[in-house]
Amino acid sequence: MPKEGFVTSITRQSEDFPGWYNDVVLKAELADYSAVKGCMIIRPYGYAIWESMQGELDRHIKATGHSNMYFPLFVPKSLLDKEASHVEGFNPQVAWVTHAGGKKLEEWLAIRPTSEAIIAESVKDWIHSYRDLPMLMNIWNNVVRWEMRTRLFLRTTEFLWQEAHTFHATAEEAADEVRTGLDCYVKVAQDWLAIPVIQGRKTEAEKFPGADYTWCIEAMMRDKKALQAGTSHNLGQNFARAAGIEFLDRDNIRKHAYGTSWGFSTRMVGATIMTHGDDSGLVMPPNAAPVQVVVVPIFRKDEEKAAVAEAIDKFTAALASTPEGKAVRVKVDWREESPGFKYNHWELRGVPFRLEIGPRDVAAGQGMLVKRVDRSKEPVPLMQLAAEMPARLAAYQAELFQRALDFRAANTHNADTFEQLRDGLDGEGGFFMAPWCGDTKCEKQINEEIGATIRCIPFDSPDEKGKCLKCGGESERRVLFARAY
RNA sequence: CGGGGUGUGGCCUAGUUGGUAAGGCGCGUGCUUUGGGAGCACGAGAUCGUGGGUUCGAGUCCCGCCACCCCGACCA
Repeated sequence: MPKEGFVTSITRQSEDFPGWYNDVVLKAELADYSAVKGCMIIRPYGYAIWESMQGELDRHIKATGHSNMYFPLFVPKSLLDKEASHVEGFNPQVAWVTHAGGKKLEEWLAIRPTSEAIIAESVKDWIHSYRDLPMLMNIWNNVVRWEMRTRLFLRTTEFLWQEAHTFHATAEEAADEVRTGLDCYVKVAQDWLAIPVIQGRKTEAEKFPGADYTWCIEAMMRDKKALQAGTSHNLGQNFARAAGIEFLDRDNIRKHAYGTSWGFSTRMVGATIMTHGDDSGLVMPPNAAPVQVVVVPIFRKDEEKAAVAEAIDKFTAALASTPEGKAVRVKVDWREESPGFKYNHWELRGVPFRLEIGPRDVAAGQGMLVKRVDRSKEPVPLMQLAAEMPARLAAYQAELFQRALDFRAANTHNADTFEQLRDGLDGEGGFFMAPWCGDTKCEKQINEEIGATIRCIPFDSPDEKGKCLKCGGESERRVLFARAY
């Protein structure tokens, strides 16, 4: 029997979820703390996961007509100050450069907390005519938002993300664009990361500072808390007015352009961990898994090693003989460690399938296939497996999504009274669909009293007359309450 | 910003009434091993978070500071 190894040194989810999360991030070598408070180092395996979702999102962004470009890290104070609600919303979180070149700066420079302000200032010189619109831009960069309390991937002072910024001739086009952005996020979250999301609109209190309205996707983590997984904002003409972005329309009238912006960050690495992971570590969705199949050779003597190597070579060659098979990310672990060590090593990293091949398997022309998500073991003839691998990965991906969907469904409830909401959150937890009058005062009171926020007003929430949890006023439909990250 | 906690090789920890730092993991080398975190041997690795104070002598006692973690508050 194995002694207590470091698998058991991962805090159990049921004991302490944040502790579990931290253990997994650090021990799976996704990230580490750095010399800078609140800032993290993303290590190769964590960065590979980010690159996977980044690549997929980038494909969607380009497919919908957006071009990548780059804007400066610094935003002059005067520019940030132009849009009133924007500056008010972000000021507490902005880091400023006040000195440079050994001198005090005449004008402070903000380290961008987001780029609306500097982009608006820049594009006003590029937009003159309705023919210049729409202008569809996307930027992959880092931003800095000073945080009191940080958590690896979920909330760090500096983080990586994508921010799309678009300008349009009409309000309708801008509204369509908000949908386009959100659709990109829904696809990446659900189809790539197997994270089911609820789409909806943020309340006035929760919307982006400077936006007319904000749409979002919200996901449920395995501790039943909510995580905002992406936001898409309709900026209306707010920034265009502040920066003076005007164009001559086809009716020969000067108009302010309509703007949108939408963002998706490294927080989604954390979402992936907390949606699928278990007490042995990560459980990666195959699409986003840096390694999809790990082969663990087992042998004692040199002859056995040679025979096992030959079988593995045949398997990988057979796999690579079709385009779909060639695309499978296989890793053969020849390190001089014991098989048991490797099992745990790759389970911690969430590799979907492990293929054990030892002398007994070679004799039978098979391999022992182990599924990470449920640890089920199945002997499979190697040539058959090579042919089936792409389909098995696809099935695994679908299974993870369904599992997450079932989990969310099992933990989503209606609450009709304040007491039901409170007791539900304090008890089993989860998502609660509850009537709300639409008043920010009620929303804030509920937040102060029980720590729950309105995550969104879901698009698929049906019309249903009710009485607001807090004030008893008229409610048109239920909204999503939860405790959130 | 409030409350709590922790700082000792890379990691986890021990360190007695104050006496000159110990163990485990990991790391390196060698041999034996390999179907769920292998064993033995040898070896490298620490100005004990930091600054002061008390003392013949401080990891240990006193004061200040810093950092990090947890829980709140706040937060895209």
